[in-house]
Amino acid sequence: MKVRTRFAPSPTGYLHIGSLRTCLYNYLFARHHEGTFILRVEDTDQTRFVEGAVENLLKVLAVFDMLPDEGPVLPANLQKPLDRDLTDLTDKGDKGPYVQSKRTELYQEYAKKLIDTGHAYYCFCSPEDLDKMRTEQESAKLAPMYDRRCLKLSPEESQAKLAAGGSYVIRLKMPRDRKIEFVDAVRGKVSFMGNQIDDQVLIKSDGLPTYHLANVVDDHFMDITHVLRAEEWLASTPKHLVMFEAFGWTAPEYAHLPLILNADKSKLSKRQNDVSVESYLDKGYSKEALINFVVMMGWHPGKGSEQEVFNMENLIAQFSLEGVHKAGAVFNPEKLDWLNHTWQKIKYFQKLDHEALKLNSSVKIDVSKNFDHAYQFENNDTTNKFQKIRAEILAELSGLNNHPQMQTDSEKLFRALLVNEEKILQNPAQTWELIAYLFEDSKLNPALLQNPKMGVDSHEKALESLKFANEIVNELTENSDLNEIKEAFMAKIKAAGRKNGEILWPLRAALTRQEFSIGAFESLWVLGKAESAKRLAEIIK
RNA sequence: GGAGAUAUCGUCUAGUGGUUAGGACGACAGGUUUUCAUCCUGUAAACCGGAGUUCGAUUCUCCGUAUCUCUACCA
Repeated sequence: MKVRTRFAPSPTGYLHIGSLRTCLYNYLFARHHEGTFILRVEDTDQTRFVEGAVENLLKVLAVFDMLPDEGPVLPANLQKPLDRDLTDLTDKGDKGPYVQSKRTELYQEYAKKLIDTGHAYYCFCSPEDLDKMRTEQESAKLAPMYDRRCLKLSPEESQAKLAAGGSYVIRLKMPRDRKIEFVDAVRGKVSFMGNQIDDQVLIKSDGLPTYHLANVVDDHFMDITHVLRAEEWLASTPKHLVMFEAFGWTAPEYAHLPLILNADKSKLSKRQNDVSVESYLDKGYSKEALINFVVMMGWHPGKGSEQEVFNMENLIAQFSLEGVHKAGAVFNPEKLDWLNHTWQKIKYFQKLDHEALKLNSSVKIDVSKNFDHAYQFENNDTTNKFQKIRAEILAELSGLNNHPQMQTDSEKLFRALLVNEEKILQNPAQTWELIAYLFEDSKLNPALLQNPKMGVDSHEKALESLKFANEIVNELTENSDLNEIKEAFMAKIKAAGRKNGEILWPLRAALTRQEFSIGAFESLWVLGKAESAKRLAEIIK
């Protein structure tokens, strides 16, 4: 049988990190088995409808390249948010509609069938009645459960109440005399006593179904073969199974996924963590890092594998339900940061490899185990061309393509980008903040010039060092490259019998005016001779 | 209260009836360096407890314990 999985979120605004993982596992499982991945929108709760949520969901899935094979499709040129009735949504696939609010009659019809066969019943209790019942049960230390008072109604009584037009719900009549057992693909055999499970509401008083009914009916009519969903659904699976049985349908295989947890091991929540996928995307986390991060919380390829970095292709090839864990996983932001950095490097060096090879097919590329690549060209000219390309890629990555600085002095910007490469790759979204001090005047805190560890323990000594440095700067040209600058300084410092730090520390501070920054040579190179001399002169006077 | 699930370094996890219980993140220390970072090297860090089965249990069974989830006309 062909595998069919579904991701069935309710459109309540943003995409939750946990939902992203559920979606991913369903997607991977379907792809691995060359099956079909379906998206179903579970919007049966009118009160929770959020404008724009469906559009947003589809957009985010597109970002992650996980658009469904079957499911709702956005109109080609959507101008305004979709209306509540979602009539503008079209369907891809022949088992639709894939939005539950458009399938109301179907659920009504099948709820009635359950009543006709004695598996469900009308209930006319008001919310107040139920509240009262529950508080009484709780104070009597009893498990809160519907007491079935409406089940005692005769068919005639029920019909009379219906005819009177009062509001009602339809409840599932759980079999109380037996065990409900099933085999969960990740947990093995699980069983529940029927008498522990409440008579779940199937149709609400507004005529719409609850999750439980809609879920069963849709999974059946959409021919879902495998349901991969979060562990929180485990306890309601017997309700679903009872319905499948009552309808005479074959239930899908269930796999209940471990929860993603807060640091205190409770279910991941927005009170304790940022849980919105969109917000991580906005903060500059890449889709590759997010996927890689989320997949590892709850799944491992097994076989003693020590692989940590996975792309979609690897995952599709390796994913299996046997590798899914039973226990929950604490959300660890540091690992996400590491993965983001790693993926940033991978993608960056992939681009560089491509460009390097284009420039010179015999370029020597050294790959280190931490994903860095080093390039060696045969001549300086090619190296310089390559550096330019490298800087352009960094600018693009940082979103600085259209920055004003690009117009006024792109060469300087490029130099600044090149010397900050490692840090940019950690968080490209913050590149400008990182390098702004090279383009804007800032006031120097004189204390910064001193550093006793470097032998600079007074302002006078610092000034003396700066004068020494200034003379070397004067001998540079505007075109001196990083190496020439470095060599000039090293030679003079050595010749004068001075220590590196004694000169370079005050120089760096004077040029950058920052506590932490790029080095003195890099600063000189980026700023250029004129700007450097000017910054020095301001201090030496 | 009831039901169910789960349990290996701080975290994500590998693994096994006999192993120096492996890797990654993080932490720490040292090295490189003109600062932060990077980079390199190294260190610390775990089988929830108790019985049973067994020559031998972290691994299998049972019982505890702890934690989590569910217990809505939400999903």
